[in-house]
This record gives sequence, C-alpha cells and structure tokens, in this order.
Amino acid sequence: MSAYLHSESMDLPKATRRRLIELESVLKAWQKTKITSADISALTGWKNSLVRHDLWMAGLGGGVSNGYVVADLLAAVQKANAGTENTGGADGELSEGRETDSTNSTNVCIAGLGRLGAALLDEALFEGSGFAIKAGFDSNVNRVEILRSTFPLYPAADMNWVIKQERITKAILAVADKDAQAMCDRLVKAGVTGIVNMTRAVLKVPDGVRVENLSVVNALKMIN
Amino acid sequence: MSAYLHSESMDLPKATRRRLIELESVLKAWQKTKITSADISALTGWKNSLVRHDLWMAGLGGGVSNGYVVADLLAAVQKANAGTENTGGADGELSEGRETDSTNSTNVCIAGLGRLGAALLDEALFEGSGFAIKAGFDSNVNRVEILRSTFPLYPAADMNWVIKQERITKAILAVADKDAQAMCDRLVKAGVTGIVNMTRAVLKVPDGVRVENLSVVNALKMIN
DNA sequence: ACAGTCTTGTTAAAATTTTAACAGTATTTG
DNA sequence: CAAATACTGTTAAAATTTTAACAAGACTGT
Repeated sequence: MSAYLHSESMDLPKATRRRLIELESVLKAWQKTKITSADISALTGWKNSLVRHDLWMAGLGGGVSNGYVVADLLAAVQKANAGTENTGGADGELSEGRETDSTNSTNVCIAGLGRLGAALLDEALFEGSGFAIKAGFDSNVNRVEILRSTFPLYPAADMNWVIKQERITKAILAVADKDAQAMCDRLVKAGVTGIVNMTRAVLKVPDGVRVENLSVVNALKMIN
Repeated sequence: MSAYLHSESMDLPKATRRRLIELESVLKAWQKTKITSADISALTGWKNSLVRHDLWMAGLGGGVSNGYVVADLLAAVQKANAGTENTGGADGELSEGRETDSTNSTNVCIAGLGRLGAALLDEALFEGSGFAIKAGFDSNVNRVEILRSTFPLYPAADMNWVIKQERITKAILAVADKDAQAMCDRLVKAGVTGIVNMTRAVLKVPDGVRVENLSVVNALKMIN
C-alpha cells in the first residue's frame, strides 16, 4: 500500500512541504555554488537522511552523487513550492526561476486592519514571495477611510465583489478573536481557498480550504 | 519501550501540545457548561478519539463517562499549558485558573521594531495570555527614540542587561530576514530560551532553545 | 587508472502519531 | 427499576513520518 509519490502528483506530507519551503530560504542565503545534505542538516537541524528523503519524495534532487548545485536545486524547490495551486497553465518551462514574477503571483487580502493587520500592508514583507496584497478589509468604515496605505482598503461589506474582481484567493485574518470565525466564514463564502489565521481562534472551514495558524500568543505558549 | 506518559512529567508530543493550546481557545469560546469530545471534534475537525487520547496523554480529563464540565476541563488544560516552564515554585494549587495572573507571567521582548515588530507592541494582543511584553529592541537608535510605546524601547546594544534585569525569557524576532540569525544569536547569548520567529529565515539555535516559526509568507506558501 | 572518500537515491526498519475498538460507567427513558 | 443510550478512559491496530543502512556513482590524490 501507500504508494510512494516521489514524483509530482498528489500532495506531499505537510511536514515535508513545510521543510521544503524553509529549504528555499536556506538555499537563498547559501553563498557557495554547491551544497550537501549534511550542510543543510547543519544549518537546520534536520537529519541529513531526512533532507534527502524529502527531496526524493518531491521528485527533486537532480544531481547524482556529489552534492547539489545550489542554483539548480533552488529552482527545483521553488517550482515545487509554487506548484500546488497558483500556476494556471502549468505547461511552460517557466523562465529559469527568476525573482518576482509579478504576473504569476497569488493574490492575497488582509481582513482586519487593527495594529497588526495594518502592519502587514507592507510590500517589503512580500517581496519576491510570489504573493501580492491586493486589498485590505475592515468592518470599521472609519478605519478604512483614515488609514493610509499603498493598497486599496474597503469596508468589509465590499468583500464579495472585491475578492472576485481582484481574483483574490488567499486571506490573512487579523481581526479580533471573537470575530474570527464569522469573518472566516465570509471570506470562504467570497471564494477564498486559504487563510493565514493570526488570531487565537480555532477556525472551522469546509474541506478544500486550508488554514495555517500563526497566533503569536499560541506560539509563545508552544515555546514556553 | 516508549512508556506512556499520560500523567505529568516529561513533555508531550508537539502536535498534542499544539492541540491542547488550541483547545484552550475553543473551551473559552464555548457557551454551555458541558462539552463532549464529539463537540470538540465538530468544532475543530480533530477526530474525537484523538481529543480523548490527547487529554489522556496529558493526564487530564477529570470526568468519568458523561462529557466534560467545561470549567473544570478549561482549568486543567490551562494549567497543563502553562506547565512546561514558567511557574517557578510549582507547588501551589494556583487560584482556580483565573484570568491574567500578572505576577505569574512570562516576560517577553520584541527584537526588531519595523512595521511588524512595532505593531506587536500592543497590550491588547497579549491580554489574559500569561505573557507580558517587557521591552522592545532595535539596532536603529533613531527608531527607538522616535517610536511611542507603552513599553520601554532600547537600542540593541542594551539587550544583554535589559534581558537580565527584566527577567525576560522569550523573544519575538521581527527583524529583516538577513539579520535574523545574528539577532537570534544575540538573544540566545543574552539568555532567551524561546523565540517566535516572524522572519523567513530558518534559525539555528542550541539545544534547549525552542523556536516557533511564524513567517506570514511561509504560511501563505503552505496554504497555496 | 586505482584506491580511498564522499555523497546521493532508495529501501527497509524504527519511532511516532492517529484512528479505531471496546469495556465500563453515568444518565436518560420507558 | 431495567433497558437503552451516550460518553469516557484505555488499549491495540493502522498509518504516517523519521532514521538508519547501504549499493552505486562521482570526485581526489597519487
């Protein structure tokens, strides 16, 4: 059973996906032109066999026996990490994995423009990430009108049409805990398929919608 | 082998700890006085057997056969979640799990006061969490002097003595990606034992220091 | 070119985590 | 009050994830 999927097809284990995403950062920061699984292990704490296994599962690891060529591996990993959804056509060889491909990015909105949400309205944070903030929402119309931002802000009432018009597929949820589930429901209804949840609330979403929890307080509890 | 630890003693599996922390939020939001593992399952998506298993592992679950009394379970879960470090004495029965126990809280600092870091200087975010922000640091002295905040801000150079004096044990890292590892090293050297990493960098820390990664961009990649 | 080293891809084993199963005990219903 | 129902705590099985092991391919230095 459990047919290995070391090529592309269905999705990889979550843990592997997370490591591949982090590996991308590691590779970007690596100076030399070559890197070994032992190097990566030293840098991250992951067992080197796990690194190789991850790459194998993802069908990556072009090289044969002596270390990885960073440029190649990075390109492959980037491609794999983008993979799941995003790319509409998926038939092109894509131009060598170069920097920000603004035409090919996933559109994101921020729901809740309190201190935290407003702070995320920052292009710099998303530079070269493949994601582009397209809108901010808040129930408080006052806030929407007063806040200065590089991105257009809307009252939450406009959510439905804005999300459709701007082809937004992901949201960052930064409302108050007590409003989290309600806002989440609205986002999902509007067509969002993934939510980064910055609140402490545990969200219930329908199948097919992914949630990633990023509550600072919960994280503090984890490291405590 | 693998002696079950369904009582208190060594630490629970990470996944279980994470769920227990989230369970805390779920219980706080629950209105009725009783709750069953099936209710929790419906609310979170976790299998009900997993919920019971988690509680068993943690040595919780006071009740016997008919659902849990929310107040009791919440108190027990809160106690378990605080448990790992934090409490110095650990011999008291602790006063009924009441709200913010400001004397008993863990002290936290924020390293990096850019838009994101500055936004976290917000008491409201940490209300009733058991954590208290005690200081903010930035290498840019200008920023430290200009920023208005309820919390004292210091140039990074003062980190060492401030962290000791204020008995800070945890840090939220919100510097630029390229400075992340260096700042992390300084924090660890100053005595911090846990870091919430908001950057995209993968941090290397010595044994005994816990890291929780909360990069918004990486989270977006996960849900993509 | 050959022996020695390194390092990968891949498989198999070990460890961990989740799911299912069920005996036992409250609670409700007739 | 007995039977039926509704849950939990706990153990055992299933599934998943990580670690170890190793054959085979590439370099290195002589």
